[in-house]
Amino acid sequence: MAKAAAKGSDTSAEYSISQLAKEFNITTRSIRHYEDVGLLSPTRSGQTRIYAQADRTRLRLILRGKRLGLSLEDSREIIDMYEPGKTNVDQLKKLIDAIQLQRNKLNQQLDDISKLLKDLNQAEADCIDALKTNGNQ
Amino acid sequence: MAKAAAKGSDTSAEYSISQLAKEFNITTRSIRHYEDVGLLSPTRSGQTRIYAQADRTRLRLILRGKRLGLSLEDSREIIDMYEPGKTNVDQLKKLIDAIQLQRNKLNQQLDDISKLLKDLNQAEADCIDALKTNGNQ
DNA sequence: CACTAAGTTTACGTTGACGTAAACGTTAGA
DNA sequence: TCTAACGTTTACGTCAACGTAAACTTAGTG
Repeated sequence: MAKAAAKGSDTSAEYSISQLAKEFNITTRSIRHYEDVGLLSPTRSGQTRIYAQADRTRLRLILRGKRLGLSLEDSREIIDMYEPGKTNVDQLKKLIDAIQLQRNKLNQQLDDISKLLKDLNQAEADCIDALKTNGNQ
Repeated sequence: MAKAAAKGSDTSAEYSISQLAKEFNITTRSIRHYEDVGLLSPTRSGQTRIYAQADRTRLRLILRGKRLGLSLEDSREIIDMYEPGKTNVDQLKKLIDAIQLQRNKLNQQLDDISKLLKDLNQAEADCIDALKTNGNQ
């Protein structure tokens, strides 16, 4: 009854490492690795790691980054953009530049994807065509 | 005058390895590596590699794939989709399935990118806000 | 002809992102 | 009580995608 982990959309929910692993379909090893490289820093209950909503969110962002082909280091930089503890004006300006850089990369990716999709459509059309021809023989 | 490499959009143009390296801003080592793993197979003049337009195109596709986070193996599969020497009906159907799979992945990426762009916009707005606040102090 | 620039092969080294095993502690239930 | 399920650390292994160095062969030039 004195269960720490709440259910639903409680912002104070807590998660074990294997819960997160199951939810995101990755290994616990990966999660610990993300911690090793500074992407996660869960609290502890004794030795045991305890993950909060914020950690879960960061994990989602990490995996999104992976799908986009980002390195963990890249993801770390981007995620850091979300919580700029940067009081310094210079740092803020640098951050804005970095954001613009990322935007450029993403736009390049959008372009790449649209071209690839076009190519795939063409390839598929060729296939279907070949199927028809073959089918009639 | 008896130059083999033509200029302009001649489809019979030829390229040296270092020409391609410069053009795509990669190392010759990478180009040779792509050959090692079966992504390129230039003709030879003696020992020296000679690249044709087709090789150049494949290289462009490889690099596009890299920008999208694909492995060289993934790229090889996709590039192979473009020239289906597959007379077999079964293979054609498999190919269409593979194309659909790729399309799904790309759509996932599109979704990821749009979310990331949104996040970046928000982050930038926060930055600009912080700048204003800081600037007035 | 010596020298430089570009090409070649062979092969070991490196980096990122984990996999995999070993050896161990804690807790809930039959 | 014991064992099964989860957690932990430490540490070596692996795979992809090259980097880097060595040792060598042409091809053109002052």
